[in-house]
Amino acid sequence: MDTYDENLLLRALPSASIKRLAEDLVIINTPTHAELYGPGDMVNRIYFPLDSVISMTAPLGATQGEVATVGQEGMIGLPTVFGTEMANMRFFVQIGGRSAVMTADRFTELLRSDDALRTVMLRYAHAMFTQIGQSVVCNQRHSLRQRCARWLLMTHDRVPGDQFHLTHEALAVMLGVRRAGVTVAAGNLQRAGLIRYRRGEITIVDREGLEKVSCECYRLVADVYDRLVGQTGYKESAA
Amino acid sequence: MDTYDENLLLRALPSASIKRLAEDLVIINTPTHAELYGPGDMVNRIYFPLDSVISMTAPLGATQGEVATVGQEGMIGLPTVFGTEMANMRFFVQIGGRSAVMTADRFTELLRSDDALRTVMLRYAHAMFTQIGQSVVCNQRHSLRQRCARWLLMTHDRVPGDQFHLTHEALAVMLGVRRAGVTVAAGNLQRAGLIRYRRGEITIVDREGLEKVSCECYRLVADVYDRLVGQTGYKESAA
DNA sequence: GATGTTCAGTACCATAATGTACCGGCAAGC
DNA sequence: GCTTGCCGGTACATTATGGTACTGAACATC
Repeated sequence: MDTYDENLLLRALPSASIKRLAEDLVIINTPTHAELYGPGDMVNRIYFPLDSVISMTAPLGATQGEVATVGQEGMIGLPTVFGTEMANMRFFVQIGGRSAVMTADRFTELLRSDDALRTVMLRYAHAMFTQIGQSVVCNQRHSLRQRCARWLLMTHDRVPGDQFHLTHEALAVMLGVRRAGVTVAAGNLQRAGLIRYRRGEITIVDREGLEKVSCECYRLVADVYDRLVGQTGYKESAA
Repeated sequence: MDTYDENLLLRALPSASIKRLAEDLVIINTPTHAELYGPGDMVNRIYFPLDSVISMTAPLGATQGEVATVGQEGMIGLPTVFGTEMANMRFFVQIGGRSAVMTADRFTELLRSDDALRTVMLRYAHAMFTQIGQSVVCNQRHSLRQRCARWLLMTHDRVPGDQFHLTHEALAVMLGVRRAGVTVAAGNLQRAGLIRYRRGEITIVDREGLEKVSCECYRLVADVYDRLVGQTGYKESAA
């Protein structure tokens, strides 16, 4: 069962629940750029990222704008938790990796019968809610430099190790700014010795320093996740 | 029972559910600027606005930034729906009016026993989710003029009549910009014959024109509410 | 080893919004 | 009727970011 422990939501479940889920969960590889579903699509699968990072974007004319990132701390498939079938947003793989997957139909059945599962998922919904809410004001008032630092921190939290693949171009799309703008902001962080960039590979060098130049939104949201997902009360007597 | 029909969520409930709720609901006056709860506060009451408008804001240093507005199409108390007790955001009355209120404890009991109530509330959560997600990208990419128009349209949808009380100052706080900026944007809309302003009293003159200068976000979110809240399938044989 | 592509770095001007300040009109209270 | 405070209108210099475009380095392919 330990395989699923990488995902914080699954880890928060009591062993009886995770045992039931495990019968239907399959671990698959979710490759970079794969689309899970888009607006209007039926949410037919539930994904629990293990070491992959998923971006959720909202339509914006012909383009997209990032609303939130999801990784090992969460899941993709909230519409199913809400009892609806259709996605209003687009979900795609930002950084490839493994995810535990099951069908939405089966998940719906389990939600109905498993109180603990429902509780954990709804607490997660509240955390996600807070994350997105904070992003509304963050995008509006914080500088590119601050938001850039925040995004890198959030992604760092969701991948194993200190290095991951991400071009300036991709980061620009996520932050909703020009590629050239990211080059300036990231170059700034690099000269300050906080990160290192090399042809699409970014390395987090000084995490604490990064947190200092990031806006308060990072810590605020991280703390909410700790409270709502990390301490669900369902995790059994861990050290 | 018809008193509660002003609120779309309550209206969407089957008569058995609304009858049970009605035993605990009380209609109160929620005066402008009253705070319902703030971050860290316990969510002890559930509010269904009838003709009032509530603002939900996230902390931003010493100040606040608006995340969403809630009116007759929704409710205040999603943390309770999510099974959590503490609010992560601040909720206060933007435009005073009446609201139907009940205790969170009683609401929790009803949620447990009433499937239809739970269904409607979760569908609402999804709609709210979409609204906030759209605002994330809206705040980032759309001009002050567009967002100003969007905000006025959303508020117009939530109040009776074409006129409501709102100073430039308050609107500036909501949009997260300077008061002077709102004066320019609103003056612009006024000269275009779309609205009329007079010492804190705003009148919507040309709703359709306003929708034209607003960003797509307005219609997109309005349609999601129609789909998720307006057509819950629980509304009985209305015309 | 030659070639094409991807990616980061940089520069330029245009523009939306900021910070700050001042002014004048309307309204309420004494 | 006068004062005081609130509210909207306007101005001006400053800054962050957008739009666009060009460059050279690193890498992949053949």
